[in-house]
Amino acid sequence: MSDIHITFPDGSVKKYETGITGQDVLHDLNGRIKKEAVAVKVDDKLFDLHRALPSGKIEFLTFDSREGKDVFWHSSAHIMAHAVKNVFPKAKLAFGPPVEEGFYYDIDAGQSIGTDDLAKIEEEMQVIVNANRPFERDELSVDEAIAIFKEKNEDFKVEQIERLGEPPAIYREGDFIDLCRGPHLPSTGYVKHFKLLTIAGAYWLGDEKNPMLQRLYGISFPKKSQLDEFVNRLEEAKKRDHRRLGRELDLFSIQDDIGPGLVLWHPQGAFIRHKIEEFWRERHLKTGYEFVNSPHIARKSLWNTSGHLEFFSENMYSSMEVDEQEYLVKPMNCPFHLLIYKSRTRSYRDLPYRWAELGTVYRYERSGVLHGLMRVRGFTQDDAHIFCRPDQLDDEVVKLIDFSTGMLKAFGFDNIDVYLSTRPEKYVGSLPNWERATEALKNGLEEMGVPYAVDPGEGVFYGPKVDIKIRDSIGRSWQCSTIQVDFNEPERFDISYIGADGEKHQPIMIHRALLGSLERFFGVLIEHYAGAFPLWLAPVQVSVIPITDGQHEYAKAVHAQLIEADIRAELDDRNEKVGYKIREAETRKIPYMLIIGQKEVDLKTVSLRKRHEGDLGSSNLTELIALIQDQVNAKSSS
RNA sequence: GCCACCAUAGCUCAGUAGGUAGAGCGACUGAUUUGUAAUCAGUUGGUCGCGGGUUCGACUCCUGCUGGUGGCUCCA
Repeated sequence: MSDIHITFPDGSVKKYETGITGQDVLHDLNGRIKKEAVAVKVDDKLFDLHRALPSGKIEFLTFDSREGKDVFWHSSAHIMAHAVKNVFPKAKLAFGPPVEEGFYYDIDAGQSIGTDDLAKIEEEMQVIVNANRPFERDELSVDEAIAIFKEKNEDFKVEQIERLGEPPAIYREGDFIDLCRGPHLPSTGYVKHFKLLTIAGAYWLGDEKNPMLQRLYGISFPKKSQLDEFVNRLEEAKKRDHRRLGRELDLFSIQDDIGPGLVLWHPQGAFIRHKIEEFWRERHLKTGYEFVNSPHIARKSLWNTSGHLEFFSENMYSSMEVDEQEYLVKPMNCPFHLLIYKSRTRSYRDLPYRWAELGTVYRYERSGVLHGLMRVRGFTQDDAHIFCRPDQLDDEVVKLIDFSTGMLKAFGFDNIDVYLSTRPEKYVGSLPNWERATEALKNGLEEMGVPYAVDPGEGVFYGPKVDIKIRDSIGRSWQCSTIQVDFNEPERFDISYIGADGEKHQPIMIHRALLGSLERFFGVLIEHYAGAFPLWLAPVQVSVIPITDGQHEYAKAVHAQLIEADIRAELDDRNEKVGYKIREAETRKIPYMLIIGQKEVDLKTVSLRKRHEGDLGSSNLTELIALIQDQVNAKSSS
């Protein structure tokens, strides 16, 4: 038997006997790694710590790495499944993988598992963890494995083994056996701190036609502090929930009498929206766009021409009849912009056209998917369509990527994730066109040096797209910007321009939205800032707070001066104590408070207080006004 | 749409052997003239989401619907 040669990260090579395990190698090492290693990687292949290793480059995984977390959470899922089997012996297990944060297991318990059962399952898990039993790996033949799982009535596992068709690995932990590729933690005792989170429905193999299983979500950590931090973060996210802040700050509401997914913008919310729109218009004019407007409904025939009835009808509101003609509410703005293009002959000299519209569209969304402002049925897209010559496509894509990232940055979103979505199964248009369009997007991204990931098959039916997802301040990501190349609709509407050669040519169309929809963007913005909008967006920027009515006259003058300087100021001359008024201004997240007592009247100053920061001492009003104006103009994000 | 859960005053919530509801905050009124996150007192406020059923009697039990929450599937 030959020896095993292990290459360490520092480049040194050590010789071991055949059969050496990760655990054995660890034995010779020092430091934290000895305790914290959860699995081991040799030449990019993962192994349990107690499995015999081949020769190669070794790397020990800990919870700190992505792969380490996956191992940790995967084992946690096994423990949870084991616990579920103890509580519900008839339960059938489906899949139980780690996810980005935590793990889940899909289970058919034979009866419904309710939230009350989670505590019982957690107790069982604790018993399993305390027992600190090893996870043992075994490799079986297909027939052996099927026999084992058949005997345990694990139908889903049997189905899975049959689908795999190759000899599967299984893991044992006490009397619990699960089909699994691994690797796993050395023993159950590693999962020291855990919590079950929610129960949700999920289809077997993710297909709606299959039976629905119950998915149990959980999280676990090696250290208690990590679990505490996780729980804190959930609470923090709850506090930032735009639905809660929307009510507390009186920004918007969604009411039964109107219908699900239809938004009322209250004065303060509408104010912010107008500020966003104002900024949006300025930027578009500077970037070479023109504005257009279009109606909310159109004849059915238009939607036939555009292909929406064929490809998008399940998302459209049903038709209404007017003068014996059928009309449909628009789910998109593009057909209208195409008809504007078509309204006269276009020359190659005039291209590209960049036409933008804050167009309100309506889409039927299944009731279960609606979510506050993030997913609604009526929304306003910051839409635009660019009509260009084929030779202009690459350049336009580059400009768009620059434009959208710049726009998002202005609102404080620096962290973005970019995805290139390619041709879906259901599509229109020719393959070469799809390839060209995809190529153009790819080139644009690469030229701008934007890192991106490919989302295969996630494009729209009429073309590939680039999506930009923004991360809010607690790391959740939301899709806003989308840039979609469309070779299809120009063809359907038969639009053209006269080229230099005097012949007709077909322009290329790009659909794009930068903020996505104002509703979703506002929702993201609320959560991003936790309701404390930057000065330039804040509906009320300053609250002037006199301490007693002895200062009302001076406070009024201060207030008037602020208004004169175009600062959105409020005078709080109610008969309340300062503490009360300050508390209320803080809760309303007003950026600045000017406290005015007798001292300020005498010295002709104001006492400045900033939200979240507290008392900043006395200040000269003229200087303060200049400072505020500067901040507003700079659109600084604090 | 599907699975689980939820729906009591404007908001947050209490109210299980089934006997027609309660707190805090808010709002309103008054007193208080107050120095950096809640002054005090009083008043107001609910066909207990909607419809059916069981019962002498339903906020409470059953059932249908509507809406919401967390997921699945789908998406800006």
